[in-house]
Amino acid sequence: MSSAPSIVWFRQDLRIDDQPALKAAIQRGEPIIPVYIHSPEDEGEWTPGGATLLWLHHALASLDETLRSHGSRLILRSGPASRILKDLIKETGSDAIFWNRRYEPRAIERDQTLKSQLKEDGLEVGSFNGSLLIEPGKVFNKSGTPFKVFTPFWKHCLGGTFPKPVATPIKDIKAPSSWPKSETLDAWDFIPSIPWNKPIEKAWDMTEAGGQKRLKSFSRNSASRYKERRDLPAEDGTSTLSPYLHFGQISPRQVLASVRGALEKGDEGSRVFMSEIGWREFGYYLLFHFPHTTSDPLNPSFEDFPWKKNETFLKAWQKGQTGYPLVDAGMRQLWLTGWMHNRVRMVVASFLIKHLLQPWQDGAAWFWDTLVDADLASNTLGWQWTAGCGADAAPFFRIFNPITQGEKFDPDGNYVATWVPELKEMPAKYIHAPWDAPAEVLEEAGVDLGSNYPRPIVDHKEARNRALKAYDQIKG
DNA sequence: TTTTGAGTTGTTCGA
DNA sequence: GTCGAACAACTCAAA
Repeated sequence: MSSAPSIVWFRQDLRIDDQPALKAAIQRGEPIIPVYIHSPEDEGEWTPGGATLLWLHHALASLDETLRSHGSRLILRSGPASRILKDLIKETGSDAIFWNRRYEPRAIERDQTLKSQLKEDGLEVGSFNGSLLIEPGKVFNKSGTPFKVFTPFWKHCLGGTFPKPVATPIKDIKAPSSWPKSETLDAWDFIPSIPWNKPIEKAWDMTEAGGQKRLKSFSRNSASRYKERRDLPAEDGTSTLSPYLHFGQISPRQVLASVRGALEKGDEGSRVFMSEIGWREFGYYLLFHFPHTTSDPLNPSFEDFPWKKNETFLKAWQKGQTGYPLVDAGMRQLWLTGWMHNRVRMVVASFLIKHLLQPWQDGAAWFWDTLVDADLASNTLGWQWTAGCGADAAPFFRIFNPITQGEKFDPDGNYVATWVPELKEMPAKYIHAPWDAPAEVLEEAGVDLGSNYPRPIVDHKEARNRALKAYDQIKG
């Protein structure tokens, strides 16, 4: 009888509930060594950004604490995962390893190689689906090719069955007789030296329990009104579950389970919300089938799009200094909190791409570095959708009007007033287009355009025409 | 193979 | 200010 320990390799599944890899290890009955490996070198150009590292710090600290409350703990190591794991196996004499799958191109490649090597070395290796409702490799349209349009994809998925959460008998987790060495979170230095983390830490409870709490309150109080409220950035109408989903502190199976009752009663808000979960699935699905889309457009004709690279424009956008209040509000919310409301994400992305003619890849890179929910699949899909070069149903070049979007979805101007304090005294009527306000209104509000708030860096109408012309160049 | 219907989130214009 | 129609006009998915 073996008493060699099992390794549970945590990655983007930083939770103990609905944790198939942990469950498998517990069921095996041997002592368990939970490990997290920080291996940015394995991620290619998509090394974790600052906001991601900050969240990761807290997520790992909290997972360690949870494990400790069950007599276990989390071992931290850094370096290339294959070397670290082989070292750890040697040190501990482990003969089994379990993990939940990741679905990004590089991670798939690495995990496959690793799996066959470990098996060759005689280890028992188990990998599980802990982060998706559907396996990307199993869904195709009737011609046997991958779906490229969301609606038929999701309809197809809804026609099948979705998995339910698995119970993880965490109380039965066994500690090894001695623990291998662990690095420390403090030494990893994920907390920035310039304290921009404070407001982010205040805004979020970055623990598994925090995610569960949010899921519960959302499904109880907000899901039914999701359809109406999700587009209003000044309200708390979205789920804000994205970072928890990204780090696997909650799973989509748990999300589905929490709204299942409402769905069965035909609740429209919950149905629309689930289709957003469907978009997350679709993002992973597309990334699986079209791995090059992290950096290249899915629609190859966009390779020739006449971008006009301009560092000044990019900087103004990043800093929230474009002179378009809704755009600036969104970019500043992102910078200060690590998160931006979904409606505003579309507006700022469209603005960067279409009004400023900057490559969508530059926007994707900025989001990657600043978002606490930065997720390769969702980020890629979102930016390509906005650029119009990805899986996209629109047969035309969609250009959001930042002024009308503001008037429509932030009619009282509360969102802008919150994040662009220079404009907080502006009457709602003019807050989305302060340059249209009469001089006395500006003065009354303490706004001096070009001085304490920028004039628009491009004219909307001109920028729109310029973008349409650029689009004409790649057609046909 | 060809055809048909339809596609997350819009914008502008003119009555 | 508001509302409906026109515009955009390509590609996917399924019959």
